[in-house]
Amino acid sequence: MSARTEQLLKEKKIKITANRILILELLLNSSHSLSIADIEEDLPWADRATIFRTLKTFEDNALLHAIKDNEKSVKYAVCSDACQVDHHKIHPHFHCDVCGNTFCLSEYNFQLPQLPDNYTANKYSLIINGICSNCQK
Amino acid sequence: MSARTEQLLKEKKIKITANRILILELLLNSSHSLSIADIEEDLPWADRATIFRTLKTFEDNALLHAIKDNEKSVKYAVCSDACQVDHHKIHPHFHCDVCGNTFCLSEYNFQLPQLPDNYTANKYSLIINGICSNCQK
DNA sequence: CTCAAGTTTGCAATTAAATTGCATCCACAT
DNA sequence: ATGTGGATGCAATTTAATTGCAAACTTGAG
Ligand SMILES: [Mn+2]
Ligand SMILES: [Mn+2]
Ligand SMILES: [Zn+2]
Ligand SMILES: [Zn+2]
Repeated sequence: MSARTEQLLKEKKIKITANRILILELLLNSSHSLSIADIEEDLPWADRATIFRTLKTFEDNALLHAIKDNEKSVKYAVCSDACQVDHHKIHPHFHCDVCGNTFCLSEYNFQLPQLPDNYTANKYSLIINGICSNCQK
Repeated sequence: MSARTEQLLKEKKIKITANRILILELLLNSSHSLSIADIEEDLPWADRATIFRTLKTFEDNALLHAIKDNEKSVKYAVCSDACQVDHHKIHPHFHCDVCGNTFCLSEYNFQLPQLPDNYTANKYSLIINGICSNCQK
């Protein structure tokens, strides 16, 4: 297990198990967010329910966040530090219509819009569809 | 059938049927977006599959748009004219965490963020969670 | 080191929404 | 008025998410 993985789990007091190590490292090493099915594919011996509950545990402990990018299934990405700061406020993510990958634009800030009168905002979720740099012709 | 309903359907060359009239009027008269289940509840004699295909037809003809507000089911709202202009670009919607309703903020404009190099945007979907004016204490 | 207590896991089953096949029915252009 | 392509109802299927439960783990106290 990498030092980073161990640190993240201990920091959040999450019990260290084989499943959690491998799922977390998979997410840490991925350039884009992953669905439960993606993880199942990469860890064929792992059980779907276990992956589901592992991700839920990570999410509950703010180790990652769930991204609903308008595709069929939910994707997950590890929170970068920058992302974690406003973990429950701003979530800009980019979905590439060519490769189908979803990227977390955690560094990326956008101007918060002014809401109509008497509306209070708790959280913003922004999904941008388009073409990523890898797929640019 | 209201004049507005008739006009919308004829304009888009959608065959006029009892189902379509009632579903469209339901959406037109609703202050917030509706799920298939919501429509089923309001039109108990209507078939789920028919509602589904009716909404799909409306969506294909840009009469309404689908909203994925991070709840379990997709919601639908009729496009206002203002909304239609940028129908495929900007979709700000507000989900109230108290009443659970989702509102189309079609008039509402926000500053488009600058994307990282080599990223091209086709569409923005913004979901804002919070408390709506009706639910404000 | 050993063990108990509480967690996590695997497997199977269930939920819930979206989606489809197909035979029949209907809107509407001619 | 009528024929035809599209719309509908009903039942079945798909697919992802979610849960129940007993067995297998992790960890810290002794
Ligand atoms: Mn993020
Ligand atoms: Mn809209
Ligand atoms: Zn791409
Ligand atoms: Zn409300």
